[in-house]
Amino acid sequence: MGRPSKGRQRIEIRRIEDAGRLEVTFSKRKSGLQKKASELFLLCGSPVALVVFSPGKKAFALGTPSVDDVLRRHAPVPGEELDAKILAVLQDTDDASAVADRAEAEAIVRRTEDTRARSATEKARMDAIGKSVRQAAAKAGRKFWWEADSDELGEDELPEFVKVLRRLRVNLQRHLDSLSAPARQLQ
Amino acid sequence: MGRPSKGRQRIEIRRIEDAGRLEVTFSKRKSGLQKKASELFLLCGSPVALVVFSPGKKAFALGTPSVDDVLRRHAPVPGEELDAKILAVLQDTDDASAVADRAEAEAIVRRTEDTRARSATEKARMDAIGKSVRQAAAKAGRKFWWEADSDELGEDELPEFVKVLRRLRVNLQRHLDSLSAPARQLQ
DNA sequence: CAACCTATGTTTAGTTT
DNA sequence: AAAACTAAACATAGGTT
Repeated sequence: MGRPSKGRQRIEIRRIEDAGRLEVTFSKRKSGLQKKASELFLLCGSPVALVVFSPGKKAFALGTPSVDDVLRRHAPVPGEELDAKILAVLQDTDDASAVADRAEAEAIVRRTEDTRARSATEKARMDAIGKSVRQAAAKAGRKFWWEADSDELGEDELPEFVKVLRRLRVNLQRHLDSLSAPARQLQ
Repeated sequence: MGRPSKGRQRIEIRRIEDAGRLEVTFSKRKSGLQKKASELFLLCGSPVALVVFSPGKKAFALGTPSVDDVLRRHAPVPGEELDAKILAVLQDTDDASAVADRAEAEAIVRRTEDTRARSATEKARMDAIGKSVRQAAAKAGRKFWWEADSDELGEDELPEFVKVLRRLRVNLQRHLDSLSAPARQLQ
């Protein structure tokens, strides 16, 4: 009899036709990507956000560090992004019939800016996002959401994930640097 | 004399303290991550969006496939997402003072839904996003935006990247599958 | 400082349980 | 169908140019 296995075989990096083999490969390599991303964060303190669409069309939101962990330490910052986003969306039109609506919406945004409501609104929004993230993480019983690997997270939440990461980036680095005990970073 | 090199050494996966070593490691491993992401796409047809924040606080937008390439083949789909997002944002508040504004905004959204403006608006928005992506890609002289590795892309555009990827996902898979010549996928 | 080098640690293709 | 296994392919730490 020959060797017990031929071991790893070289393959060409092009579309795998066989569905079964593709799924196995996807699963293995997605795991590998997760691990690499987590190592990059742990080694270099570099937050990583990662979104993969599987062959089965499902979305996987991966990334480090744990959003759950981050949300416990950082109070959400009252943001301009929310309003800016609405404005940007509305300004992207050149369709005449939308102009009136645009002006109306801008007025809303401006009025909202003048109240303290924005801060409260923002906090509520962050809480809502944090809640869904925590639920997914808890369900998976993990500390990192890249481990949660969440089918739990609807596609609607993917862009929110990125926004969370973006918003927290600056403070995150500062806080990580201020953690004098390196071991803390693992938890 | 001893060996010419000790070869790869095992390291613990925890924060690298030495700044120089950290930078080298970050650079090497970010490249590795890019390569893995691109291979996952080429092997499995799985679009990957990847955002990394470097130790130097810069943002890198990586991912496959080329948004530039994708935008050339796919007409933007008139979307529900845009309105849904606005609604979701506005509904996330429990602040009483914002309720009137919310109702007003919802009315705007509903009215807009009744016109054909939405489609035109959406196209304009996609064009705007596509333009900035193309500019970054052209400047880098590459076909893949994960190769462009773009400092060129402002932080404001990162969430847009993810939205683009999301929106194009369904059509992308269909188009990739319809490309009978495997070699095409590389270009 | 980036590119290259070597040797070894790590990932994974194919197989088996 | 998921997990374990094997060995070859691949990635990369530390060093050199």
